Amino acid sequence: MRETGNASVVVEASRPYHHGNLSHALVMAGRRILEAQGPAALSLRAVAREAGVSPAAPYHHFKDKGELLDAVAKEGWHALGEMISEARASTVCAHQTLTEIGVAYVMFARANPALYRIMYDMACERENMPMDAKSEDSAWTHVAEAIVKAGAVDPSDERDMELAQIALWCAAHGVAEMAAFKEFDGLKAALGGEEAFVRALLSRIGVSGLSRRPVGH
Amino acid sequence: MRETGNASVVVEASRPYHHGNLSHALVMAGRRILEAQGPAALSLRAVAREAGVSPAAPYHHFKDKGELLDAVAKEGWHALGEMISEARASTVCAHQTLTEIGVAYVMFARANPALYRIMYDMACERENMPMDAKSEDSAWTHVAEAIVKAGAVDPSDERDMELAQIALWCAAHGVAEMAAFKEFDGLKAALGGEEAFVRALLSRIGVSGLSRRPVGH
DNA sequence: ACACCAATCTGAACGTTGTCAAGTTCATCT
DNA sequence: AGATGAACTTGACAACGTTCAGATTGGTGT
Repeated sequence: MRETGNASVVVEASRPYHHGNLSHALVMAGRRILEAQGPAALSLRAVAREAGVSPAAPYHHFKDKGELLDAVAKEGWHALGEMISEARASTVCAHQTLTEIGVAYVMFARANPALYRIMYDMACERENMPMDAKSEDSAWTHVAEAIVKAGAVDPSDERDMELAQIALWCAAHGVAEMAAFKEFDGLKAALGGEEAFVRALLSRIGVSGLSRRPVGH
Repeated sequence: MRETGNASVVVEASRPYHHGNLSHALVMAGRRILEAQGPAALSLRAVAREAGVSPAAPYHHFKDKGELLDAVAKEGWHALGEMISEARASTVCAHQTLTEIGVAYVMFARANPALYRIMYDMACERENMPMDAKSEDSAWTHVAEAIVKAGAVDPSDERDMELAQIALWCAAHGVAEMAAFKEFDGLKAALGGEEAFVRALLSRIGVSGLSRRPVGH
């Protein structure tokens, strides 16, 4: 029956035969396929194949393909959250904090374009914000703090507060998709590389501009 | 000549029996499906079905599904271009021009979310800019003019010029996707409707902010 | 030790999709 | 008229998402 022999390298503790924790393996397989072969290749069957199970196996862990993608996306938001945490750690003022968070956000999207699309789609379907907005330590919360510290909004005006957060997300998303999908080779080279290009764009819109704008309508 | 009688209702000049000009009919069918049933329903076969032809018929007009989608997207950019022209017509200063173009861009995306995604994807695959950038009367050209008039860049600095244009596109795209796909019902209601929400976001980032920023790096 | 159960995985199937090769129908040119 | 070639249809193929009836397993109670 099951092919005990092979296993080119004993990768993962010899799989527990009912195959360990598939759901996690499937998410990882999905991310691998996304990076290696692009979004068009991300079929349920391909993920199952990559994980070494039958095409029907995933259905014991996810309701349908969409739910698997959501899991992949969630994993992506988690990874992005960590990148942002790192970037934020070394900043000294609110203005810099916003900039570095923005750069980290965009560079992540640039490094994982297909994954970022899935992540954004998931964030749109969900009611609340991405990056575990509820958590005390989430990137979303840190952005809110930095906005207040930068003096960009009146923290007691809840509506204005939310609007500012959304505006920043818009700016980051716009630059992220542009950097991720559109080739501006000439400009990028002229500006001295990918990150310089991203910084130039971000400096022109929201991320830094917001902290200089008046509070009123 | 063609005139072969029938035609339950004489809809479209009595189709020439080999079915008139399919390519155009297919593009329209595609747009109809997109609006009515969303992007998931937009299959080659569904488009052919909607146009009343066999699943293989489109291949005589488009190399593959992607090329059909590109045609739909192109049609979309054309339609958006006209909306922008209208919006621009009634503006009196450069600052207002940029704002109204931005609002038109975003409202179009909000009204046709699935179509807008296809349009953006096409613009990313293409080397040049959307909206017939080359044309003398394209929206892209008008944005460039308005940027210069607003004094946001030194028009002789070609690189800075391009960067400013791209930055504006980033801002518009970011707000467009947010308005198109994400539900912010509470905020929208509080601000007095869809368009007010969009204007509030745009006023916070690029579109108006750019004209007040210094030229230097 | 044994029997059982629920969770997990397989195999085969159904309907749908994108695509292609081969045929069919029609308008036009000579 | 007859032929040519474009526009369309038919029928097929592999791959996809999904379902379902079994097979297989690990854990639990006795």
